[in-house]
Amino acid sequence: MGASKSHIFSIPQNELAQAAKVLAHPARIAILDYISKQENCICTDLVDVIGLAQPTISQHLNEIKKIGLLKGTFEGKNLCYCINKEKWSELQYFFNSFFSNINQNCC
Amino acid sequence: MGASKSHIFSIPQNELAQAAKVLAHPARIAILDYISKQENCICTDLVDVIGLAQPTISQHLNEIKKIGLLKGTFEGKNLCYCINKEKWSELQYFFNSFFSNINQNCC
DNA sequence: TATTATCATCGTAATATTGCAATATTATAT
DNA sequence: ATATAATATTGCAATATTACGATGATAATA
Repeated sequence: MGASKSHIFSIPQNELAQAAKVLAHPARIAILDYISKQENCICTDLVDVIGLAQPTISQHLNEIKKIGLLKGTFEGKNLCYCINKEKWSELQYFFNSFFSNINQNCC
Repeated sequence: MGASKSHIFSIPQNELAQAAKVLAHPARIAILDYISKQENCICTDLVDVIGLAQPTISQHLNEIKKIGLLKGTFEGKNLCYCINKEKWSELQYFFNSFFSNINQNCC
């Protein structure tokens, strides 16, 4: 095997796992850290900031885009994008709900 | 290649990514969901609850243990463990801080 | 139109993850 | 001590991820 048996889990469980997967790489954390601290849109390349090759950055950006965490224009020269605040807040709430859901009294 | 270039990122970035990686699989979310909703320690096997083979569950539990998210006894017959609340809260705070750190006004 | 700059895609190699059968280990009960 | 039940470990196959060189596409500028 090797492929996740996602069909045996609930939709929220899969969604949270999917979101966590995007955060499960330091390069993507670094990218999000950087973008979220900017005052304006990113219109320069992240390659110098992060320190990975351009195709690698492009791949990571794609993972982040896929869950809707970025908005802006993505084609051609001079990208211009920033954090999608709605999705960002949604994820914040999602993770927070997961961690808040605890009901233990032992050990 | 294929290995993460973790050395080029900061310690907090690597730590958050590491934590996210544990949450980046629906089986582990399901396991944590289940354990965190129990009143007491888990002393039965999760195999029936989750629906994966016993070695697979054991592997996933190990990933969760490795970042200190479980406490209790882990050897031999009749495991007895539960969520490590301190670590749980630490992660909650860690993720929340990451998401709170946003400073954007565009797009 | 040709050049340049910037980002995307393709192809591929290295490594990691997922899942399970088989087997080993551990603890308890008989 | 032996049997039983529960979890861990090993080994392996399938798949996914990470990374980058080479190449392609796009848009602004000379």
